[in-house]
Amino acid sequence: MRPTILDRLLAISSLLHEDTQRSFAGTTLTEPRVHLLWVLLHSGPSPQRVLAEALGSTPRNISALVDGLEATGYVRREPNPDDRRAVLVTLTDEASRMMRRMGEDHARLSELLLQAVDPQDRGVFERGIDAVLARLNELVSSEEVTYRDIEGEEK
Amino acid sequence: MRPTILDRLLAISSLLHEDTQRSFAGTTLTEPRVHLLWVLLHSGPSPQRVLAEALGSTPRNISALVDGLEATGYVRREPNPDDRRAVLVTLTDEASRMMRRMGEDHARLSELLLQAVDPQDRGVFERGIDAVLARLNELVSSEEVTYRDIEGEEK
DNA sequence: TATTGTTATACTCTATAACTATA
DNA sequence: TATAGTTATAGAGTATAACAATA
Repeated sequence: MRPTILDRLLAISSLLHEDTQRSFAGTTLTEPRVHLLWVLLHSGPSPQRVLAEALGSTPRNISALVDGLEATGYVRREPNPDDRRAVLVTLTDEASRMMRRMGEDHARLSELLLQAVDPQDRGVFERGIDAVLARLNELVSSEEVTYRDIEGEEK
Repeated sequence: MRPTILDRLLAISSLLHEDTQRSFAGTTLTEPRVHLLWVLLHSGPSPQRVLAEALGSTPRNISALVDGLEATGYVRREPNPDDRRAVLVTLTDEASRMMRRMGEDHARLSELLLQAVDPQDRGVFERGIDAVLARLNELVSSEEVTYRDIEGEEK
């Protein structure tokens, strides 16, 4: 039986995940940490509360991620002149350079993937992706959830 | 600036992940556990070593997942008549039923997503997805890795 | 001697709750 | 009184290494 569209999208997710795992092997970097660095690259120095919202995570969790990134020299916690309770998490110069390189690699990978699609098909293909993404956004934004009635009848 | 193809594929990954997270909230289920149950549904009772290969994980990790699933009644460890070192991890009847329901929900979600694409575009869209998936498979199968030169010059 | 799955140990991500310092 | 970020505590996933039982 042919895999469904969803199966294929999940296979793509899984391969992308595997690729980043392999890229980070042997380093102290992880996906959540790099996600945080990515946000910092684009938003500039930010209080942890803002990062928590950006990552869809809790303030406590951001503390842990920033601890790890600070210990390995990717970020610094600087005082926030506007609010002495808060802190401004700031990329170090080396981390900035690294994230810009990763951004270039990311763009290159995107190009490689798009080039696999027949040039004549690319417009339609991108429209399709956009449509699926928009639909998925609707579904997730609604109260609905895909898997119901799990754990027997108790949910 | 418009998001690239890769950005959109990653957004889809992230939303799919969010959807399952929400589905499993309040239960003892997690993505790795359900992945294991899914493999069992399709492969039948299996030794842990086989599950480790199927999940791309370590035997030790499978022990932990099976422990959790056994404690919550989703699987049993049964003796393997062919090899007394090994064990046959087996779905309980309730878990079987649940996984079949999840399979139906999964198929329904796939349908919903495909329906978001213009009927005239679906053929080309699926071809495009297949092409991207195939390319990504090549890239991940090769020794290449997307993000190079991370952690300064040390990698 | 090799393999299956375990115990031992460790690290990361994540969450909730209680607390401190500041607003 | 409310907010920012911490300490305290806990659970889940993952990994390596050493070990027991079996092949």
